[in-house]
Amino acid sequence: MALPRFHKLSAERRNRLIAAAAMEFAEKGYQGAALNAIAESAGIGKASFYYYFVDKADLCATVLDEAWRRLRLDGRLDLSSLGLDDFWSAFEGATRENLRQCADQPWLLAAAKLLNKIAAQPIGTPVLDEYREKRRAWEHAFIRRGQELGAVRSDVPADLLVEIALNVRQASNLWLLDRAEAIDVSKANELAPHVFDIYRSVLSPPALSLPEARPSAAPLPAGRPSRSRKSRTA
Amino acid sequence: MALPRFHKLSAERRNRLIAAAAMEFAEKGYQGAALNAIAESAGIGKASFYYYFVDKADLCATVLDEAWRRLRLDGRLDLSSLGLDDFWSAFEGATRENLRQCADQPWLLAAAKLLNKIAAQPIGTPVLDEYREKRRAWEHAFIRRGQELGAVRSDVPADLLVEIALNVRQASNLWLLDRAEAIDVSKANELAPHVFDIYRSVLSPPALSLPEARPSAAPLPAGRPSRSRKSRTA
Amino acid sequence: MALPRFHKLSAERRNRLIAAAAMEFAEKGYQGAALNAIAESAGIGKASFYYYFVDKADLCATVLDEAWRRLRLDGRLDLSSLGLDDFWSAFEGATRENLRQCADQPWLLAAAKLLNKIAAQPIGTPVLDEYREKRRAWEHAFIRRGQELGAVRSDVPADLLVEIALNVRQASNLWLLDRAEAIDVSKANELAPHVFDIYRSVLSPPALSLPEARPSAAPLPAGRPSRSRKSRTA
Amino acid sequence: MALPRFHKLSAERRNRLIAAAAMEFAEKGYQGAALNAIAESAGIGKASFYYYFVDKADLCATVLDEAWRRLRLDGRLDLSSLGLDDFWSAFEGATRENLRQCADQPWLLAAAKLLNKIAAQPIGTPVLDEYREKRRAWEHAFIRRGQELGAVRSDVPADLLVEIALNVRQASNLWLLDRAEAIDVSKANELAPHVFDIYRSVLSPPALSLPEARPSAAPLPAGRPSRSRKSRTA
DNA sequence: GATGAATGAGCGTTCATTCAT
DNA sequence: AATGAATGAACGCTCATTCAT
Repeated sequence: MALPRFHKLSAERRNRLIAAAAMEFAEKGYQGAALNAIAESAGIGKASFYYYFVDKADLCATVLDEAWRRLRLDGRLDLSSLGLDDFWSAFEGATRENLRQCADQPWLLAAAKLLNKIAAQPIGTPVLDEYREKRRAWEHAFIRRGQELGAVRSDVPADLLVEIALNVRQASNLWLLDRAEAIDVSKANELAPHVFDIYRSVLSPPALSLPEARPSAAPLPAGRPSRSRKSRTA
Repeated sequence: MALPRFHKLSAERRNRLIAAAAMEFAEKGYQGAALNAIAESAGIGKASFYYYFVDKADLCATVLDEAWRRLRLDGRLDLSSLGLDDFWSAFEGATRENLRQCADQPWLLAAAKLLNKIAAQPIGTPVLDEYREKRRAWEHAFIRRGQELGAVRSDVPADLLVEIALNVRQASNLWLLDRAEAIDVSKANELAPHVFDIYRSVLSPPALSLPEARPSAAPLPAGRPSRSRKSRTA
Repeated sequence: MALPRFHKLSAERRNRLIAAAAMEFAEKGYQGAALNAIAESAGIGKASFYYYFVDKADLCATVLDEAWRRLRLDGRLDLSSLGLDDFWSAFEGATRENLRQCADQPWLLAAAKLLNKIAAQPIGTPVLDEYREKRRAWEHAFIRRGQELGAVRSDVPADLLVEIALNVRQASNLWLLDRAEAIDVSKANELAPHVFDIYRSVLSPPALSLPEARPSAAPLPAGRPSRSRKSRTA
Repeated sequence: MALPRFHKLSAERRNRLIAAAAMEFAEKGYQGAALNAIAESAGIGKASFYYYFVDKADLCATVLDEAWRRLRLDGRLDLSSLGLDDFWSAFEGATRENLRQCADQPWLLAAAKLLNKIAAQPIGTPVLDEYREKRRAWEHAFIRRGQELGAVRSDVPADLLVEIALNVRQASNLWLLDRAEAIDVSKANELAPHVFDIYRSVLSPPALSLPEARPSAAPLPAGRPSRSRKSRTA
């Protein structure tokens, strides 16, 4: 949200502020983050927050909004125009683009982390839970579309896939980004396709429809042996 | 850790305390949890914490320790005796057992959540980060063993798989447990194999070894067609 | 209200606290009073308020409650048993008693001021406005009773009389008490009857019923003529 | 006081400012009033206060000054030319005139309230306490004159009468004005004489000079016996 | 052995005030 | 001439921690 004044700030100052906030919120969580710390690391007075934002939640929401706009999943990927053939590659393309951005702008990485953190669990503050819903809604739409196309498994509720997908993306993206600093970039690029493959593995349909899911006692039939065969021939 | 005094407590009192702490920490996070609230819901005086524990972190560590011992993955699963045939089924068995326990003891569910939450991100308090390491080390060992047996993909660093595995387990277990209350148990049992299958999908080797990972420009070869065949025959 | 803990405090400490609060609230008003200042002058830590009271309003309400109980108008004066003959003298007796108390306990004077200040204008905090209502209700009942007995004028709404009565009492009592310190006590005692007379004058029925109150243009027809005449001749 | 710049302002702007300030100060008290709120409702920038006024106190003083000049008691009523016959009617005339003005200009009503509020109790800021003195000095002069003419009781110190008079005026005027909105004007006009009568009652000499004020123990000797007797027989 | 009492440090928030323009 | 921008100081309040008993 942010008061109109905020948008009149010099880019430099505005960015320092958003960056500091994104970092602190991502690291400590919404409740744990201290305006004091943000103010200090942004080089502004603590009271100035209230010149630019309504309150702590509004500051956080502004960071989330910035993240949402920069990563703008909905802009990058037109779900309705996707086919089975390009479903995964389109996804990969969009993700790559975002990873690239995050690699350049540490604050955006933090903001993206924050967005996922917020999506993981409600805060209780309406303006923040709104972003939670937004994030989850997007993932949900993506998965529904995948299911329509047959690119995503339908044997479990979409809900569950959303939950898992959010977590896997978060985990793999963070891992990739954290390593991108440590190892050289070409190595990271080499790994990227494998990472995407993992994400796809989670969501892709199982080879065989699993047996009629007999009550819990019986162990699962040994590990996916026939799975891929069938799914291939199908 | 907990001061020696704590272990001389009556089982009932000790359990009430651990349970209350587990719940609060899991729900609000380490920083967000209020000793006040724990004391109240445990029915003890707030100052008593400092009779039994060194400080807040020590209380939290004690909860983690309890979770660790109850879920004792290392006890339940002897990695070194596992073969390719029973790798996944043993895993499923161990997980089922833990899910069962969590379903019966809400505090244990909370403690397990807490353990994963802590594993996800360092707190900065040495005694807590210790448990983070412990949890990750176990997952790491499990994955290494799977890779040795060929049950787990080796095309990406184990590190990454650890990261992802932790998240997927957390997400899927929570989802299952949360639903187990809402939907009837038989439905949950029916879904369980599918959920395990997802976890296995993440870790299982890809059908074809992905190409030698040429730099990022090239799109990934279309979605996992032959994947499972290979992994089966292997 | 005050948490139960407060009543277990040593009398000395409890009194210091109430006294400090009464003084600050009376002097600066509810909003203007600073817990900081009260804490300092009571010689306790600022945070201790929240060990004894729910919040600032609760502290203030506790002061009001103490004042209400000490001055306990309702206890001192049984309105229903009053007759025309003893209406004013009973009132005077009760007031004298309260003045005596206030003269001995400066904090009670402050608390009484506070009670009247609160009665003068709503604060918006339910727990405080309750005392406002209580105070006004008492004055209202007193005046209604006086009207029933013919001791109080009925030519204007009781509402107005309540408003005025509250102010006159406040003003005259404060004046008396403030002077009681400066001038010697015997002088104050000498003045007291005159002061009561004023209060009675305000409320007593006019000598002659005022004319049928012709619309505003006409100047008042020398209301209560016999009165001033007398005073002139005297 | 106000810096010279203030008087060069357009009347419209100046009035809006004074009105907004009067309203806020009267409603919330000096300390409770927020410059922010005044600026907003006056439609000026907050910093502009410091262009026109020295500080918050100076703004408030300027409002008081305006009230003083508009209600200009000293202008309206030439005390020295008053006789016993026209003392009260002149007072009533002046008051009526002021009530009329206040009824038309809500800000003036607010400013008048503020003036009385300030008079009731020192603020600690010299420039404001000055107006307190001014207001009290006027009331004092009015009462002294009344006493000289025999229109005002002399059995108690003028000080006390000042105190009471200020409060009664405030209470009755506010009551009248507040009702003037709610009830129809003709009703308010009908009540006005009665209200004036009350004010006069407070100040008028008692019917009989009270006995030589024997020390406090003895109950008052049914002061002003002829009065209540009358009212009883009537 | 266990805790009621008490608090210092730090939180989010407000507000009168300054200053560059 | 007038104000948008910015803030230090102080607010009410919370909480992990200490200590006497």
